[in-house]
Amino acid sequence: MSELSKKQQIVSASDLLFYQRGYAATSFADIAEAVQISRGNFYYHFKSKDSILDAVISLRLANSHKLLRDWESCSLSAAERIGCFINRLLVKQTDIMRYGCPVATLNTELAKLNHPAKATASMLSTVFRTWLRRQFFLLGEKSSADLLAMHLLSRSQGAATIANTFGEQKLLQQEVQLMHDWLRTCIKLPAGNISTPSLASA
Amino acid sequence: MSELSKKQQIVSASDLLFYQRGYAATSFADIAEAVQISRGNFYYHFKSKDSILDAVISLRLANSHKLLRDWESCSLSAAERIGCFINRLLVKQTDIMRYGCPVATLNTELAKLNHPAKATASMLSTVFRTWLRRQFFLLGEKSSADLLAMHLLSRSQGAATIANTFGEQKLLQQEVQLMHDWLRTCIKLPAGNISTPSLASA
DNA sequence: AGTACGATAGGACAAATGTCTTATAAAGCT
DNA sequence: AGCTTTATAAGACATTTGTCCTATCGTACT
Repeated sequence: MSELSKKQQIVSASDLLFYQRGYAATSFADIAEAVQISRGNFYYHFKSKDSILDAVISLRLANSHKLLRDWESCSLSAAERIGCFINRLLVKQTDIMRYGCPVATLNTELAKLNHPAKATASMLSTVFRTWLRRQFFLLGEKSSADLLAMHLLSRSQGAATIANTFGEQKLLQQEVQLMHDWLRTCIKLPAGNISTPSLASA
Repeated sequence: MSELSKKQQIVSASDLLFYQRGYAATSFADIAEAVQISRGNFYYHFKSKDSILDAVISLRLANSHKLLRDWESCSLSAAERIGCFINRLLVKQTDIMRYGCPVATLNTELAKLNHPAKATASMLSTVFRTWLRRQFFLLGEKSSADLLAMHLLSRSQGAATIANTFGEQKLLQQEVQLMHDWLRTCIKLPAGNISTPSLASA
């Protein structure tokens, strides 16, 4: 009945703990307790703490790809798909207010630590950047697709940050609304109901 | 000729190290090396590491207040003062790209650590929020001053985050430009040269 | 010169951390 | 059953951490 192998359990528990407490602040003892495993026994599955981080980043990359693929297979317009991206802030609002944006906080922590995995971790942001860029491209914004993508990425990370700092849900919701408004005006569609589709999780 | 007392030296060295490496990742040994002091001797000046953090936050609060006061004593219009706030991202761009936004990164780290000083640290953001709110209020945006202030704060922190993640100066500069554009349109001034004033540091 | 006090060095200390080794248990195969 | 491989436990190890204690240095004041 154990759906996940112990190795996978370690990775997903670490994924959560790295998000909640940060990478450096999460010790082997913490993970050991979460997975119910002996502390010294990690080295059967992983050769170092860094290699666990690598596995966690790989998992997050896979999850992100899956998320974006799902949004593309839902027969939505490109504008609606971008709306899904924006709404993700609401879907995850509880976690975001407690722990911030998972992508951004890992990146900044690894940047400060000068950690070798920083480059791989930044791929997580690149995935969203590339995906958003393609959506804007499909909307006809050929020349400024990357700028628009980065602008939206920037605003979503900023919204997550201030919500985390001030602990006010309303701030996050306001910023989400402003992003929807911005999207509507910037792609010259007068009044589509972009904000409605799919608050679906995953 | 020692302009600063040893205690002040400890605080300002910690200020820098906490920014560059993060609070938890900075050890007494690191600070000791920077200030050329014996490690065990901190407790003559501070009773714990947390109390150093408190002193650092106080210092940052004082510096922020001074910065904002300077901008107000420069006989600039409220719009120009907001422009100074936006331009701060450019003044500090080298550090921001390496270590992120000092205010945001400390807040998110303390949030993850569930650190008692989190509340005090968030005051740093509140200072800017309040100041920006007043500027927008002076511009006649009586009812939406706080919303505009938070929006700008959000965007500036988002810009810092993506610049730090991707390490691309151009991203930061683009976002700064967009913020100036937004400011110009949102306060209904047709074409003032808001972006010029005072790239002055401090 | 002698005393008092502020400042600093040096090291002790327990706890925690990442790492590694060895022994044992469990499971699969012949 | 016996053997082999996989998985787990338990603990040793050196290092680092924050904290605390004690001795010493230097300066100021009498």
